[in-house]
Amino acid sequence: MTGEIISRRARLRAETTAEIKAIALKLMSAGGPDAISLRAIAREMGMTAGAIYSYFPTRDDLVTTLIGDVYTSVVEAAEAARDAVPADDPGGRILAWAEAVRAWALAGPEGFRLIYGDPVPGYRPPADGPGKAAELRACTGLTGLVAAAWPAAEPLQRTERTYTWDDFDPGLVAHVREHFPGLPPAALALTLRVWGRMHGLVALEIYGHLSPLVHDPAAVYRDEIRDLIASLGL
Amino acid sequence: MTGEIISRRARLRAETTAEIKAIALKLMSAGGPDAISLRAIAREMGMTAGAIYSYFPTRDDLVTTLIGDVYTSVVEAAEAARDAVPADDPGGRILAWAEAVRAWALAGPEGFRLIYGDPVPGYRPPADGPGKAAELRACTGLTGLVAAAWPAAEPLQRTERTYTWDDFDPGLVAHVREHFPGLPPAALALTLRVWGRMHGLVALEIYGHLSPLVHDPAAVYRDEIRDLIASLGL
DNA sequence: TTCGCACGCTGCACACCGTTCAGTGAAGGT
DNA sequence: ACCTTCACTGAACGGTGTGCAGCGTGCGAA
Repeated sequence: MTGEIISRRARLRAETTAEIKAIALKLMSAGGPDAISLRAIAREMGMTAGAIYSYFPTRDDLVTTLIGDVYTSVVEAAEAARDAVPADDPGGRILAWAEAVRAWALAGPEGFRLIYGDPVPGYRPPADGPGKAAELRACTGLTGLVAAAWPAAEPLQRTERTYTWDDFDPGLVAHVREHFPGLPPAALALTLRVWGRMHGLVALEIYGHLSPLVHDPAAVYRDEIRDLIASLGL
Repeated sequence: MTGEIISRRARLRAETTAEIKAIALKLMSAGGPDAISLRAIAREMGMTAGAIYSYFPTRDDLVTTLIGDVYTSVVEAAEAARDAVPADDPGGRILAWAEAVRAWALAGPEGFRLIYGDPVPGYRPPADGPGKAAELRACTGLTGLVAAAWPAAEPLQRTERTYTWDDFDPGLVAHVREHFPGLPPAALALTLRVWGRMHGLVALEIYGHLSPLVHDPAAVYRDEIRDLIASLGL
């Protein structure tokens, strides 16, 4: 009698997979992304290192899975912070998103390094997979913020280059055109710029370049985001 | 007779040190920052790994030295690009600086990762040293760009927080007040924001987050820098 | 010129790491 | 009851950074 209930084997397998990921995250938060060693995980679980290869074909695949999980969690946190601000305050929603991402990054720099840095020596993110999906979701969230500001922001855009949908990733374009019909390609370019602007100071701070120079990076960041909001005409 | 000429020992030592650094840079450009292994360097030089400990107390010290060298070289490249634009075109000088940094980063992403990312598992940049010196020089260069724009930019700044010199690193403050007397602390905060703004999109691109989404990151970056210049009132 | 010593270097050791693979034993389905 | 599947072990291979005893050469001083 199979099919109805999940087989015992499959359930145990799922539990073990979850335990591996949980321990990997614990080790990462304790010692940084490079503390994710198969041997350390196995040691913690009372297994040998080779056993993990029944669950992940290689360490990089484990890392890829972790990136997907972590990325999804931060996007959900940002979305929640955004939704806590009324929709008729697009500037406030942008600020909420930005502050949520920075707060998350500072609370656990390892996660930020995992997603936006070199998580592990020699690791290269795969073109697709859970990480890419989460990134698309993040972009969609940012596009929503830009879309709300677009009526005010459009007249202020004086780009020398005219963008077309062909300039962007088809998957992203499909997402955007479905969720925000009527939004022009130029707004997508603006979205990427907004992303970069939110990212820059946080990246510098997480990697230790900002804190030695200024005592209150939060204030600088807030000023920057306020300037960003103003530059959108809000 | 010592003192006049450098002793033979010291000269050989300097040559070997230079060779270690040169090979480390070569390996890095070939296989990324994590290819900087003492064993690989020694192999390339026909030595054993332990020998390098006569020149650098640990691998992290070698990396620190490399960071200093690479950081200095990119700052000099940016300064040269800036100086190729007449001083009465502050916006052009900002654009030149930004484009030079981006071009350098794309030409050798390993250098960018070395300075602004996790160069090596577990590496943490020391509080002082050649890297910090180069970073101060970079900040001074950026401050010069902001200082030139300050007359136009100051009226556009509406920060809610008022900055004082105490908010910043004393060394940086000393540098700035010596080179740009009369510049207020708020301009220093603006400098850091400009830094972050130049950094964000490049960091995303180098770590592979931007290129899959847009075919012409250069155009997006240029638009962003032009918007930055406009936000300074130029 | 000769002697002594400093120092660059070797070779080995240790403790880690990711990855592979033959073998084992228990659980599953038939 | 049988047989297959599969998670797991334990050993191995090649890689890494890092210490340390010892050796020989060449420098500098007597």
